[in-house]
Amino acid sequence: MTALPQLIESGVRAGLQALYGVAAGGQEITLQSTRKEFDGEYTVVTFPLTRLARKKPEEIGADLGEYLKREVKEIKDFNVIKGFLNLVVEDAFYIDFLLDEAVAPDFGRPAPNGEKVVVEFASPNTNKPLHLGHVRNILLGWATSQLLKATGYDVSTVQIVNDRGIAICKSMLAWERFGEGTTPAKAGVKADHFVGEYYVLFETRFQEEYKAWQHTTEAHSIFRENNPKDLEEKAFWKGYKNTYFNTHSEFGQAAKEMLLRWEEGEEETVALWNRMNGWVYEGFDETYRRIGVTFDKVYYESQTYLLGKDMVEGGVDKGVFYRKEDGSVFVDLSDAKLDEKALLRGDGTSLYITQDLGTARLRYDDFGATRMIYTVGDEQNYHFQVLFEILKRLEEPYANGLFHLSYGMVDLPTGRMKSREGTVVDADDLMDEVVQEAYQSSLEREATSELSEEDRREIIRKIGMAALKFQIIKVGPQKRMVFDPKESVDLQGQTGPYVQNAYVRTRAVWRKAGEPDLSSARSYTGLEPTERELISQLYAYPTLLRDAAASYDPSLVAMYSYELAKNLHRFWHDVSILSADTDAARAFRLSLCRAVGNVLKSGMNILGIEMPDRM
RNA sequence: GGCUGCGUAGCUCAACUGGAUAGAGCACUUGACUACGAAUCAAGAGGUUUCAGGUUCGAAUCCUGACGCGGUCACCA
Repeated sequence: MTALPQLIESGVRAGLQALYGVAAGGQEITLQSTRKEFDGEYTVVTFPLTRLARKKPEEIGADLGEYLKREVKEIKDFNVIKGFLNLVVEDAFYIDFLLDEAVAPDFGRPAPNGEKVVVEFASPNTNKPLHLGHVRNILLGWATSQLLKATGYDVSTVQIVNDRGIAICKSMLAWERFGEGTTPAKAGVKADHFVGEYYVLFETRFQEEYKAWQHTTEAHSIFRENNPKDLEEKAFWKGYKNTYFNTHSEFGQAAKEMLLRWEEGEEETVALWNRMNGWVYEGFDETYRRIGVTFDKVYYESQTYLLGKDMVEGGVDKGVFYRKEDGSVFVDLSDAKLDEKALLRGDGTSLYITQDLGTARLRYDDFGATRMIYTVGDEQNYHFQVLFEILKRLEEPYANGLFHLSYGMVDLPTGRMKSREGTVVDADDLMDEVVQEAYQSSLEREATSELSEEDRREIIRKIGMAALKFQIIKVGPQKRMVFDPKESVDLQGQTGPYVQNAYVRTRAVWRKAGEPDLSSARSYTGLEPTERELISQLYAYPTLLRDAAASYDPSLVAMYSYELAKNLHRFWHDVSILSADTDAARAFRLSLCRAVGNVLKSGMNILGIEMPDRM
């Protein structure tokens, strides 16, 4: 079956030829879906055709409308408003489509295309628990991976954990000094939070040390002699913090020494490092489980940070990079407006970007993926432009399939999250809150009261998580967004539970219907407006998935699911299903409920949102 | 300052990539449950799309400039 848009487009082209004897290029024919306030499903804009046909837009619309109605059997009727030709699809076409295609459980999912994709997301540091920013990253990355999977790709999910560096040493040091051998289990604290507490403790003690030091005579003279901008004392010390950490601080000294011992592989330090990171992973795994995401492979920077050097050397040999006198290696990207960038230090050690070069190739070797998606915040836009440009110049086989899935920061109503001000919203707390909110809300309802406590809890969990996930994922990735955790998450209106509720309705009517005879569905005539709307939306689902995948934008799936749910609710309100006037209407509407339910479940599943059968 | 992204209803977000009278939700006002589930539906009010020019049949969208808010400009990660 040829798709409607193509059918109409070729019809328009044939019509222009037959009516005016002109040939249209691809540019002149613009087809869009008809706006709600007009009759029809598809609209041809006739303004661009005036130049070809040398007639008024209205006349072209009328001519083409007549032609299409006569020549294209899928077109039932038309109307012309100014330069817009609205086309109405034949009922029988839609009914056949519903019964032959849309009701299938796998509707909208193309066959596997064999192309391999790696999607990276989450990628946390190991010194602190996951927060709201990670939640957006994880939801976005996961949804994108599922979206690609749904459109036929062979997808693997990965994360790269930053398990090394000075940050984790701070937690280690604080635990060693103040922990008195306690463990997450003994303290009764979730393991990643436990480690995070020691990171905070380090910062607190360090600040105390810093404050005290500021009153020494040494500090006074530094303030006098190193303050060319004549800053206030407070501002000066704020800017001096890093220097203090590196030159005067006993805590800073100890942490740096610990990092050094770790790099040398000193046994005791490595053991402590393993132990604390192990706690963090234990906690992270629990959080990932709750969010509902899995990884096919986890990379650790401690194992990858030396990668990429050979690629740099290869690039030097190729003449893509150049070595300076001191031994450092640079790449000149100024012709791509990206300036010069260092790839190796003078002492031959690697940099952040060097490592990323290496891990890109490592992933290619591991998965054979020709596409790689990096879910990383937009503050790293420049970094990824540089990285991708370099990989292209190295002529890596996957270089044209790289995409930085860049997303904006999550702000609070009060502004951005600041760990110093304690406004960071913790991921686990957030999930607790939304589920609690859903629980409160369910107490006011009867629908699940006959279920067991366990089943109710499970439903409530799904509702709360749906609210949270939908709220975040419905916003386009690029956009910086505001999230208000105090109002927790809405359960009404444009929300996850709203979509779930539509699905629940389609299930409820089927539960009540038993095992109905659907054979008369095809003889149904006279589609109601809400029914047309639903079917034309179902018809657009495969295209929607393809477009969303092509632009790596799961928010399109969220918006689509919401619109579909909205029309289901309206349909539900406007027509009777089980007590319809005719058997045909009843059978048809049950089929429609089934198809809509399937698509809602399919779409929300892509977003990582589970659908309860009742709520 | 250079580069770069953004600016749409009181608030949170859309607008099929240049198309019709800029749409939803929240909040506010009003109506609909003895009917397949009211976590729902229907209606009202809310806009000079930051501003000023330009391009054309047609601009929130493209171009120029101004204003405002981010991000980024390490031999850090």
